[in-house]
Amino acid sequence: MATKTSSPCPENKQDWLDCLKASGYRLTSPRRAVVETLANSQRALNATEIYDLAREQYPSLGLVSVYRTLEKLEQLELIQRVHHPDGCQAFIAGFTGHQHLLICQSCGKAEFFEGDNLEMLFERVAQESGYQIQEHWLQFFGFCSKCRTDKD
Amino acid sequence: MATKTSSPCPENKQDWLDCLKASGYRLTSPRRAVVETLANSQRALNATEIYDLAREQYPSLGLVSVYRTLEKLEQLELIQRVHHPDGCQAFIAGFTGHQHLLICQSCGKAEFFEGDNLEMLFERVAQESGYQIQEHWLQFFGFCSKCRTDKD
DNA sequence: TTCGTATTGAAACTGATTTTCAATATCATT
DNA sequence: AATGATATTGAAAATCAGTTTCAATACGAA
Repeated sequence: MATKTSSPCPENKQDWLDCLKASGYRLTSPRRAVVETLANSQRALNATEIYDLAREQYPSLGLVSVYRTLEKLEQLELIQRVHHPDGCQAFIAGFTGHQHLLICQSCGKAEFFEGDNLEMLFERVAQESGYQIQEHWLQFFGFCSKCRTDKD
Repeated sequence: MATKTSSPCPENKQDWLDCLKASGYRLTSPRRAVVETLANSQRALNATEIYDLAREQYPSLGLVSVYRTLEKLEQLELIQRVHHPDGCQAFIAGFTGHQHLLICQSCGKAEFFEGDNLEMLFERVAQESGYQIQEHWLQFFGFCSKCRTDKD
């Protein structure tokens, strides 16, 4: 029942490209630009944000290619959609295994944590509701250490 | 630490109208139609679904009024938005107090449960991440007893 | 019943995402 | 390294959800 937190890994950039290649997709400049941008981000980004950031390095990138690349990365489970009260269009580098998100309400910085222990709750809710529970979402919102300091 | 599950209450229809009235809004046929439709639903509905259902009884209802009524009901916390892998535009009757959703992956039927006990997890994650945790989302997905039976 | 005004539905508009399509770039094969 | 089949591209058009505008209407206090 270890609780561990960790940030999205910038170094998985090459893994993503390998994975795209292995899945039969060609490695192109637009795809590299999107992968680069998302893999380097500490926080979830939506299509337009990725477009704007990536164009700083690769100005001819089209927004359509951002959408198309996101679609493929999501299918390959290299990225995942982040749900948020203000919207659910943003994506962040995915994690293998059973992980939950912890999101800063001020700067958006995201970390993953594991080690929930909800089996007893599953059982009780299943018993009382008659539902067969298959999946769960758990997400924490708060203020990261940097934003807490900045507030003072 | 009681775990209790319960369905959205159809009988709060009148409460919603009273609440709208008390907040200075007029009681109109379009609003009644939207309230009626949502209060009677066991599952979360989006604007278009509400529009289609409500028009069976009140054909002159406009989609714009559905959006406007949803906005007010959400502000008054009579309904809440339901996040789902397939989309986050649906609303369901809200519950007072600290409640979490349990959603059927087959028919969409939703129930609320309470009684999570995540304080220890909060503390551990806060300690290890440095975040000050403010809020959490917990949602279960599964198959309701009816859909489990129907599968056989 | 009257009347001020909140609310309505239709139409126009916005912003996000998808589709279409001709031009281009990738990469397996030579 | 050059070739060529075809996957991928960006731009423009199309679609879709949601919002704004506005003149007509309906609510409800007086």
